Amino acid sequence: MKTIIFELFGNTTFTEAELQLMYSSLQKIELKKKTFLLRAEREIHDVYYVHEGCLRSYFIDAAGKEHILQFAIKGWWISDYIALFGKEKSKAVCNIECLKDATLYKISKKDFDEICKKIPKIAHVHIEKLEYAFAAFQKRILENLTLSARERYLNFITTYPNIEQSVKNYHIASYLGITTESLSRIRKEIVFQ
Amino acid sequence: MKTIIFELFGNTTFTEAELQLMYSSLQKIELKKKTFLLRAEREIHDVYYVHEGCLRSYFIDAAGKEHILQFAIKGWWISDYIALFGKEKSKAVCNIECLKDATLYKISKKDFDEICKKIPKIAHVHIEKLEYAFAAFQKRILENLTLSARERYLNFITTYPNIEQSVKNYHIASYLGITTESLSRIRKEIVFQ
DNA sequence: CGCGACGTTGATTTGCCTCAACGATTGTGG
DNA sequence: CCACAATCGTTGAGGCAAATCAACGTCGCG
Repeated sequence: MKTIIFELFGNTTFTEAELQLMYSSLQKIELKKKTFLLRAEREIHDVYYVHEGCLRSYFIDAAGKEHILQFAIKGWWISDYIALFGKEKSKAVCNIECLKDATLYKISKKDFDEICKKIPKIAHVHIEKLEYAFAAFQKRILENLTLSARERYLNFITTYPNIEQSVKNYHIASYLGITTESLSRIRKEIVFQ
Repeated sequence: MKTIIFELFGNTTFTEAELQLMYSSLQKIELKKKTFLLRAEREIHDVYYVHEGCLRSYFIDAAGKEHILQFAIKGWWISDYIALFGKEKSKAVCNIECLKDATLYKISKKDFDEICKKIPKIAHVHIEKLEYAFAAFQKRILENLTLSARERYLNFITTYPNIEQSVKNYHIASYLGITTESLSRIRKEIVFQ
């Protein structure tokens, strides 16, 4: 029990009661490749911690094209944050699919909020993580504005080598906002320097 | 004193000591149009609340082009969040310029963290705001991936009518990641439906 | 009034997309 | 374990949205 709590919430000292509170809010989930954790239009109340495996969250636009918002591998949290953290929405706008057999821990946002209120330490860890994500998002927006497709690809494979190995090229293309054909040509160029 | 605290941190009940702690961390700043609050490469430790006026934060890329990350009008907070919230950086990567004479309240991140630790209510308000920003960022990333320049412009002027009035067209173009010429053509098209 | 800042328009270029076809690789059932 | 199909990645031709480059009108301010 302690090991998984430490993995999710950081390795600090908690009281027995605190450990119990956190542990009782968690639910372990085993997920097979190609199955869905979430589909657009469904109700969404939970966030998921990835203990093992790989998932993607993506949006399907009006033209039916998929756009990957986020990958998640060991140590990451995933959900439809647009629906969960946005105001006045409880219906998911994204889909979440398993790309590699996964072990997850699910916790409802409601329970998580409770935990933040009852255990200040967790609230401060959460703030730290949100602030770091805040910076990362601004960086990603900036990169999308300033960099060419080629530069964004190089950036991606150096920043997320662990993800690159576990996903298909067309997923990377979708994350970068380009077509598989363009990515293929970019990769060809890079090989020849 | 109370009115400004309520404006910044929400209208809830605080003890005298809490009010005093918050108030003593704030510093009022008056800023003239075209002056800079921050320049890239400088040390950055603070966040700024906009009580009045309008500012922009922007990044200058390798080619010397400016890219606006954020506007801020009354009620918004602004800083170089990439440097302030990112890991291991204390030098700013962005510039912040005043676009309309402004009244700001400055608080150091260090003091803000202190306040979060000492006043749980503030920590939870902060979490709420960060989570909302999280959702908004994912939305912006998605929009940049899925929408055409024209759609993004229409989106911008309907979502931020207050900002649209107070900034130049070339600033909007820079925020949207397009050239002033393209924006001009888009605007012309829209007038003729 | 005159200058600089801002916005517009035109001609041309370009990076990436679309559509189509075809190899390469992976997976699966017999 | 092979055969075949599906999935994935590559290549080519042509098109388009937006960028670039250049010139010019207009507005506001010192």
